[in-house]
Amino acid sequence: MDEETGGIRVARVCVDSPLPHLDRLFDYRVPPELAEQIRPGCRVKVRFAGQALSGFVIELAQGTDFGGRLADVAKLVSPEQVLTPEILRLARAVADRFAGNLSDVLRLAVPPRQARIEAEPAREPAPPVTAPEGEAWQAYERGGAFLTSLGMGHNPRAVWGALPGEDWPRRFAEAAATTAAAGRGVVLVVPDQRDLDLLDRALTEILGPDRHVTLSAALGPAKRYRAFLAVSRGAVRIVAGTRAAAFAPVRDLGLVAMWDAGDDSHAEPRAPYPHARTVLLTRAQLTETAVLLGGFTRTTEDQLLLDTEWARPLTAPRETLRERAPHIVPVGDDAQLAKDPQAAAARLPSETWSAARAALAADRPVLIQSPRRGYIPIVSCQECRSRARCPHCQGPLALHSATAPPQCRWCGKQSPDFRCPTCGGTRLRAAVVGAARTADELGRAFPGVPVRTSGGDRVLDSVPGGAALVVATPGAEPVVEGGYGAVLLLDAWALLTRADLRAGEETLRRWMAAAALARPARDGGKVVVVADGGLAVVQALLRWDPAWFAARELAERASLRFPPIARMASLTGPPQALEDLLRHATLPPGTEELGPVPVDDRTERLLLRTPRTHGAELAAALHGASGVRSTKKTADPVRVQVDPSELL
DNA sequence: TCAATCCGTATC
DNA sequence: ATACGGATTGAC
Repeated sequence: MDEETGGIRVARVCVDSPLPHLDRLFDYRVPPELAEQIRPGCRVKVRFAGQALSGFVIELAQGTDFGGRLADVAKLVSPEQVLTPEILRLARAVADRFAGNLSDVLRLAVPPRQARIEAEPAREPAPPVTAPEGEAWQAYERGGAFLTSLGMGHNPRAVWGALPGEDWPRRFAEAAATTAAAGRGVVLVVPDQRDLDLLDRALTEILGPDRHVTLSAALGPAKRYRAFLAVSRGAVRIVAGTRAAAFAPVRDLGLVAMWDAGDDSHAEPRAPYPHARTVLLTRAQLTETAVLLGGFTRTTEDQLLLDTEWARPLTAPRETLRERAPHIVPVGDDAQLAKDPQAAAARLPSETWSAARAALAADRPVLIQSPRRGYIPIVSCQECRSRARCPHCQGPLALHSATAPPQCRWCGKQSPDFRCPTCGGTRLRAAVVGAARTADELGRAFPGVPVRTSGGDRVLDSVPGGAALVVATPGAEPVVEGGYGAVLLLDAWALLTRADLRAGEETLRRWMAAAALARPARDGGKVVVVADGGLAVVQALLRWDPAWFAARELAERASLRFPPIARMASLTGPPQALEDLLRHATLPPGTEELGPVPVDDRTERLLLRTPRTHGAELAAALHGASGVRSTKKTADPVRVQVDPSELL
């Protein structure tokens, strides 16, 4: 009967394939036995090119434009509508923006199904949320107005520069609660599990129990899918999570927020490499929501949003800052060390010792930020200073303790009898001092004071308030009730000499994140940064002025024509493949080619640059050309990354 | 002239 | 991965 009334029942399916030329919908006949249950957004299995593939039903229709014979939908995996229209639109926009496939983005957006979890009884709808006290937001200019606006269901957009010592998880929870009390949903994205745990705790305190879920890969597949279902079924409308949570299908979304957008963890490492920040901002545009981008520092991208007046700044007045900020002093390293033999021996200028001593005397913990992990991660020959290498594989030698023989970081073999191949020397010296060695030295200098280390695979979330030495690598600094008495920022050069466009921005981000954990100056809080006080990044730290630094960075990016002022794409692959891809691509007029530069002996990397206004065309051209190439199975693949966060 | 085979290409 | 169509080849 369907045949007479305009065609058969058809499901239009996005098939799960990474091939760019298959980035379109395919029609399948809906067999009568599935017709009752199949819905847009359901997962299905279909026979595609001879194999069973999974896919999402994008829409149901009567009839097809396809000339050939339709295959049946092989199986309805589940009647659960896990892909909502809003997330479909978002995923399509993200795919277009990053020159990728819809199916690749859907794989990031919708977590893998867990049949057992679907069968569980549905979660009770979350109890209503009452608007919280938002007093603390008054410390920021327009902060109170921002919260009021959220409470009225409007869509304010803000870049928030958090004060040192700020309890940002609580402020985020207040913004979430205010939005929820107005009847709208919330998505909060943080860089890692540690921050998520902090935010989770604050949300429970502010909202009450059962009002929100956390969503992160660290939960494991079952818990993650359970939380996802609670959201997609509409039982919960407040989500806090790591980068994939930017796609959480929250109903009636009213606010998207991100903490510390400068953290690399927000960049998705799988194709098409979307940045969670871009996902959230795209979503805010498509769905019309409020936006809150918060951090102790301001990213260059944030600065552009402010300059174009897309968002407004939430910044504290100078007098509030003076009340809350620690006393921050720079200590030039080399010259000082030369004058101070005792300090030179331990590699720490005397100011750092006195700051630590004062804090410990007041029974307060001292945070030492040291950017290199390990004990002595790099050693060199004492005589000729050449890097000490493994005699077996030429890998770099490192020391893991004061007593253990040097060990290769590549093959793990020990070299108890080091002999320099250049000069024959047998003695080693530390080329780079790691956090573990620093902890060792400080522990000896302050006997009886506990030394705690945080970094690598042993990260501490928090430490108790009493006298202690806390040695942490950047990003692993434990929080402490009341704040640290002193914060020592060591080895600035290791951060600043990164051959990275974002080295300055990244250094300031890491310093401020650590310095923000210190007590206010009037409460004795002191930060010592071992770096040349003349550097702009050090100036920005001393004055606690991330806005000034972000404006400088943006101006520099503009003069270099780098993102976010220009749109760039990085192409990585064998040289012929890169040429081939460019031959098939109609790039927007005025697109520049930079490079290529060799990556390894088979691979080169080429950068393309185009004005930001032509970004969409650049992505479309690259996706199109990748599609033309991928139809030929002989073609070597080229990795396409739009605005990759690690540029050179 | 036709069938067997090869190759490239689309994949519902 | 596999199935199909068009081109190519070789036998009659």
